[in-house]
Amino acid sequence: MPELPDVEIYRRRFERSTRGRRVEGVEARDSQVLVGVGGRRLDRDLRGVRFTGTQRRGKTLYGVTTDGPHLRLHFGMTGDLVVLDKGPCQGEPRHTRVVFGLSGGRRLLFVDQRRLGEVGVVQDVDADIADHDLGPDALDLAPPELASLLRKSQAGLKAFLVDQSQLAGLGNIYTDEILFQARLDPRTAAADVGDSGVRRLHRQLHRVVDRAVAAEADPQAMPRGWLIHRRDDGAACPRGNGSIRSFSVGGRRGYWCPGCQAGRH
DNA sequence: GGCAATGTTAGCCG
DNA sequence: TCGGCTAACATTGC
Repeated sequence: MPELPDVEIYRRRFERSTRGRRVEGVEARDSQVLVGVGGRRLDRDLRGVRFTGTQRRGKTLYGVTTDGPHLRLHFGMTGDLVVLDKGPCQGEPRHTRVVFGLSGGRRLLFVDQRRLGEVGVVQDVDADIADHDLGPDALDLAPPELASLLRKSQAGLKAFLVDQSQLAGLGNIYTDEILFQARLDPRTAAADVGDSGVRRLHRQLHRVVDRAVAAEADPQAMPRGWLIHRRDDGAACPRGNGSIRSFSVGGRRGYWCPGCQAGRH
């Protein structure tokens, strides 16, 4: 779930659900996901505050307060943000790790099956972004900046796109989709992507992310022609251009269509 | 039981 | 120094 589109959905959900409400208390059910704070301090730091907005950099979400500390959320592999209003049938889902109690009986839940997510508090959002060495948000990159980052890199294209210090937000699944839509070979060197390749990459990055957000990051609601429905070795290419193959990058499995993408840059 | 799964990061090697 | 690879983190489901 949590790549840039998912986190953007969470960001909007966070903003909508906290607007006009105060934090009445924070309950850490599982201190494993807490980073740099204990449960007591998390509660003490946030009790009584109103969030004035949100900020997202790549896959990291911040709940911003007037004078800090600000809430920092990272969703790992299985993190989710759930809003529960008071009323019947409002039981907490399994794997609820942290509960933010809001005024009016609303609860905001950090749910994370695998517990690789992180909940913490930071004094300064920009300093935190620097600490984590996050590059510009993937959606904030104009084509010339993208071109310049690509040219400076010595990495392969797929490795470049998932590197959060180059551009923040893309992960395994959406980089595969963007490369497929842009008809770029994931094996080419980032620096070898030509002008037309950069333009296609930029356009498809935005198109894929925008449509994924519009689909509420639910793959079922994404276009039929997308690779996301064919992440299987030997699956048929959605364009009828042969079969999908997998490859390995940085310990994960990537998928591509040699018929559409091989040799293209 | 084995394996893989949307992320991050430390350690190793070339 | 950089990039690529592996393992580890923790949990679940096929």
